[in-house]
Amino acid sequence: MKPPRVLNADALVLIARRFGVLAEPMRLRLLHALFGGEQSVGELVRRTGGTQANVSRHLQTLAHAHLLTRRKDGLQVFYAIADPSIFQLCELVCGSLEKQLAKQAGVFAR
Amino acid sequence: MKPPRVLNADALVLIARRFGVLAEPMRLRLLHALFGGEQSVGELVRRTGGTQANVSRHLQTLAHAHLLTRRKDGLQVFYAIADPSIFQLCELVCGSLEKQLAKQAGVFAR
DNA sequence: GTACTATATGAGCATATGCTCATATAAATT
DNA sequence: AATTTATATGAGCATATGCTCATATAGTAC
Repeated sequence: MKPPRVLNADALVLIARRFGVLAEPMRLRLLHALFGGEQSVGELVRRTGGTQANVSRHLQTLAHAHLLTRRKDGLQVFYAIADPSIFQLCELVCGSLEKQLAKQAGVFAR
Repeated sequence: MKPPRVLNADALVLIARRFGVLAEPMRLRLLHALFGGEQSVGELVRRTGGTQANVSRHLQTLAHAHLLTRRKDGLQVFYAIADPSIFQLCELVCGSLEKQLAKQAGVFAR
């Protein structure tokens, strides 16, 4: 259907970086926690069980990659998902992994 | 539409690993080179301009993640894309990055 | 068996990444 | 202004990752 994309070296570096941002469990945890909507850093610390410093760093990483937006209100900072393609991305990868694991499980099934 | 997935810690680690596999330009290069179909290691070395050792290692990483299949024929080994969700994944990320860059470019547009 | 070809892998180095502790900054409260 | 609260950040350590060189392995041809 669609013509396959032609990707130059620079594009591949950008794409790799984007995947790299998503390649940390804690960052996925944070994204997951934000699926329901905007949250403050403090709330995210509580939900994820991470340290304040670590959560703050990972949130910055996500924000710098433009995956999250940052909004300051008084003492608190609120982060929210900026790029809705994250949801589809998660669906796609989860689905693929599920299939893969199901297939592997099938090896032992009979 | 769809109920949001609930993800436990183990699932997040698996998902993060999958993203990690995709987080290297050379591996994306290899996947991209395989978009047209099965290729031998030697051909991939030529196409990507990488060293034989490095290409071989990255192909293994991709194969261990079940993103590529491996087929040996005589002296040569042929790799091919095993998981077609890779195509959609690439589309999704490329699309998202394009939008993002277009928006950033727009800052200077007028 | 010997020589040759294609691919894989061990070892070592360099760099990147994540985590923690302590401290800095910024805003609100008194 | 001093204190308290919420978030960010510098420094340092530990681990992971990628790359290269040299060598191992496996298959083919002679």
